[in-house]
Amino acid sequence: MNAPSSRPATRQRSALLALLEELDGFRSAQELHGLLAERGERVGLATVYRGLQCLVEDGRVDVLRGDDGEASYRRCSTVHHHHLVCRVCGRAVEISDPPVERWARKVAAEHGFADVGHRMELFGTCADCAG
Amino acid sequence: MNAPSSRPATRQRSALLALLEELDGFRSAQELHGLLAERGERVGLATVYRGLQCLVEDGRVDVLRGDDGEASYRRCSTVHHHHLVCRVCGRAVEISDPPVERWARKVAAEHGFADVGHRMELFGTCADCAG
DNA sequence: GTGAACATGAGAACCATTCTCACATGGCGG
DNA sequence: CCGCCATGTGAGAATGGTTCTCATGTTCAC
Repeated sequence: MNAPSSRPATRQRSALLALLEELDGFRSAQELHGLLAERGERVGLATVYRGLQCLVEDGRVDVLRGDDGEASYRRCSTVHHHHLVCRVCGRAVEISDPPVERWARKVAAEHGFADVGHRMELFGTCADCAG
Repeated sequence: MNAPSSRPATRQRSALLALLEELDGFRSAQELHGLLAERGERVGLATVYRGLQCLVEDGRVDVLRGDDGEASYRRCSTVHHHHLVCRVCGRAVEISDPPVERWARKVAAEHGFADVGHRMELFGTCADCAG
């Protein structure tokens, strides 16, 4: 129940996934690359990007674009959800909201839009970072 | 009621703002630069970026980050709102949703987050582009 | 074990955006 | 109306995240 991907399991991919499993916040590709290096896992930056791409395609990792355009990644459940993210440490809580989903479809229909999708994130300062 | 900015009104800035007033969709800085060139307004790309920055700071223009990280801009009202954006042509409708605002604050509080903000956009295919 | 298919990594390439700096311009004081 | 100077402008260089290239190393099915 853990590998819907048909790609070879290499040392690098395992290390990346293991790292992501341990983190509960969004991290940039460069941060992840640095963290892997810190624990002695030598993985090329390009490989980190490729691994993340695959995980995102498989729906096992979520991407978030910061205001500066830099992408951050986080291991996530595969069901539809949104995030409540700490602006300071990147920690995130998954949240779901059926009412918003319904509302989104209704509003879009009212304006003649089809194929409706949506994106939503909440930002704040988590309890630890506020202290 | 049209110029809360204290910056000099130059030919370039006027042209940029005039262009934005005529468009009803999100456009990238490069696209705007190209559109200005098409109408014979020679404005440097750097100037377009600077002008957009000022307008964003003044709250007169909204920014949207595409999945590829490229920023798009659109003339908008200054009150808080969200967007329903056409994936094909970039046309956007401003929408507001008080229930979501309230819900966001509640969810954040439940998880111990302070200073709550949120971001939300709806995407779809507008009637014209669906035809 | 072998080979074809695929992953890796170092560095180059890309590209949106920002910076630099010499020059032009606008708007105010006289 | 004139000149000064703070500020805007533009061409091109620099930046920085991300992707591409390609020679080499690994994986997995048979």
